[in-house]
Formats: sequence, structure tokens, C-alpha cells
Amino acid sequence: MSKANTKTKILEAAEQLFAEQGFNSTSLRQITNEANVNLASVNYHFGSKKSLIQAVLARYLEIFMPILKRELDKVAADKVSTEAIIQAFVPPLFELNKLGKQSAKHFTVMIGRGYSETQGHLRKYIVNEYGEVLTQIIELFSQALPKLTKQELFWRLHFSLGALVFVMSSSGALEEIAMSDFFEQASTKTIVQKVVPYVAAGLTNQQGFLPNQFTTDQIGGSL
Amino acid sequence: MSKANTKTKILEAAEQLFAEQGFNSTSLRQITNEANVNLASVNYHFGSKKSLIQAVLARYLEIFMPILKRELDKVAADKVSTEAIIQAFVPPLFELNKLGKQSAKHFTVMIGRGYSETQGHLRKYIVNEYGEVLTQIIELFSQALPKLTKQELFWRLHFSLGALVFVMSSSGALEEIAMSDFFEQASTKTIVQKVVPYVAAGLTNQQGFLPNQFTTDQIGGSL
DNA sequence: ATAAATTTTAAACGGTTGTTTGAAATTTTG
DNA sequence: CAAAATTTCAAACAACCGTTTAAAATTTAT
Repeated sequence: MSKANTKTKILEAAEQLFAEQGFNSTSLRQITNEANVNLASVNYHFGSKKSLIQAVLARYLEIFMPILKRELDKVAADKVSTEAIIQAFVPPLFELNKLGKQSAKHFTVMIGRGYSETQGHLRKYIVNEYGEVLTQIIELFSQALPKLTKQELFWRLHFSLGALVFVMSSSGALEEIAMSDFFEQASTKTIVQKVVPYVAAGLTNQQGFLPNQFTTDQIGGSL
Repeated sequence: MSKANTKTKILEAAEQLFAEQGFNSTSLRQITNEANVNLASVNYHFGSKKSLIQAVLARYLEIFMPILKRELDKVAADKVSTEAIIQAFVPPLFELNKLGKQSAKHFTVMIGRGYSETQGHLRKYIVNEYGEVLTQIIELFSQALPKLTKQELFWRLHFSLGALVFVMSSSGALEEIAMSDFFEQASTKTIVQKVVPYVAAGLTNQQGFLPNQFTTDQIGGSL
């Protein structure tokens, strides 16, 4: 974070602060102080804070998406299984750590923040730029899980994304709470290792959409 | 939201805005405008914004926690199973909708925001006030899933919380994105119905901690 | 009804936000 | 080397933030 040019120094400082504190809670003054550059240089190089947010994410996606596509193509050519599709996300994710020590985690957290903070422009950017890959993901999972409706698959994929993103975003908090007496340091690798079998089980579960268990009555009855 | 007293009007407006926008991104002026009360009345009735955040959450927890405890006691007295423990959370959650049409969702979202926004005071408050119930939850799950270590259980419980919270927080976003052509309106009831079998599968999964699948090598190899 | 306590109100406080400006410094080009 | 284009910089902008103040309005108690 030293002899790089101004634009890169801003991107690197913004990456860390956006992931740690969120987009809205991070000020341009925090970023420029951390990056040791002048405040006005953000607007000079990126135009606005909103454009900076987009640029930080674009920097990840340009690395992540091509590798993901390559891995997905490999899965499609070989044998399509839920586990194989999930594993296809691992290499592109860890490739991001070449940008910075924690970039894989920062990327995951920022994707999550793009959902929960109202950053509609981010979603539009991703869909416009990488809609094809997103479609391919759905296609492959549909193929691996032919018994699931598109709606059911949609739900489960977002539960899976949530499981990963939530723990990545709160790894700081999780270390503080009472239960964490039994909680070793949460490296990105550890989290991924733990979440893969968890989401695989949730995605492939055969009992969820059968009407004989967890019926509407049971849940509706507690209203 | 009309003839209630000032304190309640503030709590109701804050509930909605905190859930929609987060704690940091919601200003006291937004809250008091929405509630049609004077700006200074927040500090008069609650002392500070931080105390208001705590008061909004306390209003939920005072309803949620006793009912949860009652349900957990029922499970403990009868037959302890993962599914039964999960179902124990449903009645207290939907009881919150007596406070407001969307309060169950707002509560869930705010619990999530308490993790990802750095609101350490919230976690301390919850642990201090309801630590016993939290301990009981862990105890029951340990009983239902005796093969899991405490660490493994801890991970899976937070993945489960994440799956629920993420989808609740982003239900607005999820309706916008491309995949959502196949996406009906996401009521709180629908989300809970969908998430219960998902997390049940993830929690009870027997393959996750076995070393013959998804090994460290597979994941570490992609670093 | 009068006094006391509580609540509401408009205004202002110092501090921070994203953005703009125009001059100074630097780098690139001819 | 000089001219031109690019980048950096300190300073200021209006808008917004949480909080405080003290007077006005209202409710409660005597």
C-alpha cells in the first residue's frame, strides 16, 4: 500500500474500509487518509463515491468472473453435480487474494452489502456485465437438481449465499460473543471449508418441498 | 401510526427505518419526520440515538424471548430433535407481528444488522439480558446433534442465522434482479417456510465433518 | 384555579458529509 | 527546453448529522 499510484491506493484503502464498515458508513476522508492521498483525488479519478464503489467491485469481478466461467465450463463438460458446481466457486474466490491478503473475504462481504445496503446500481452493473454467467449458474444447478422448481432453487441459492456472506461479514462480531469460547480464529479458508458441506446439504435436501413435513399449517398456525 | 404517544410513534418509525436502511444510515430527522414528532423528542425520551436503537430491539425481545423460552422448555420436556428446536422459533417470531404488520421481518433484519454493523452494545445487551436462553439453545442443539463438536455446531448455527437474515434483509433486492422472473412476492411466512427445511438439512448433515469429502487439500489446493 | 411537573417546540451548536474550485506542482508531449 | 496536458493540493461549499438549550405549551397534582 505504498509506491502504487493514487488510483490504486484509493482502491485498496476503499476495499478494506467498505468491507469492514459498509459503503454508507465509510467516508471519503477515511479512505483518503488511509491511502495517504488528497481528498479531492477521489472525485478527480472516479467522479463520485458511487462510481468508486462500483470501481472497487469491478476490480474483483474482472478477476473472479472469468475464472468462475472457466470452472463452470469444466463442470458442464465433465459430470454436473451440486458438489462440483459449489467447488467451482472456490478457485476464483481465492484467486482474489492476489490483490490483497484479505481480498477474498472483502469481496464476499461487499457482495452481501450490495444486497442489504440499497445499492441498486451495483446489482444492475453486475447483471448487465455478467448476466450470462449468472444464467449459467442457474442452468447447471437446475441440471444437477432436476427435482427442484426454479423458485425453490432460487430460494436455496440465496440461503446459501446468505450463509456464507453473513458469517464472513460478522466474523469480527462472532469472535466477541459469549458462545465463542469454543471459537478458533476464522480464516477465510476455514469459513469456506465449513460452509461448502453445509450449503451442499441444504441445496440437495429432498425433504424441503415435500408436503408431508413442515407444512403450511404448522407454520401458519402460529400466526 | 397516528394517535399513539410520542414515544411509541418514534419506536414504530425507527423500527421500520432501521430495518430498511440500517442503523447508521437512518438519521434522527428521518425518524422524527416519519413519526410526525419534534426532532428533540428523541433525545428527550431516549437520551441518545444509541439508546433508541437498544429500545427498539428491547421492545421486540421482551415479547420474543419469553415465548421462545416457553417453546424451548416444551421441546426439552418432550422429545428433543433438531426439527423441533427450529420450529420453536416460529411462534415467538410471528407473535411480533402484533406490534406491526412487518415486525417479524424487521426484528430478524435488525438482529442481522446488529452483527454486520458494528453495534457491540447491542450484542452485550442481548447476552446480558438473555444469555440463559442462548445457552439453552446451544444445549438443546448439542443434545439433538451429539455427533457435532461445539465448534461445528457454532458454525452451522450461524450459517443458519445467515441464511434467514440475508434473505429477509434483501427481499427487496431479490425482487429486482434478473433471476427473479420466477419469484413470487416474498412474505415473511413464505421465507420462514422455505428456510426451515433448508437449515434443518444443513444442521443435521452427516457428511460435513467427515474427512473423506471436501478435504482441506481440495480447498487449500486452489490457493 | 393555581402551582408544579412534564412534554413539546424552534433554534442553534459544533462537527462531518460529498463535491467543487482554482491555483500549484508534476508529468508528458512536441 | 518549452509548451501542454495531467495530476495534486488546500480551501471552501452547502447540506446534513446528533445533541443541547431555553422558552412555550401542556398535563398533572394540590
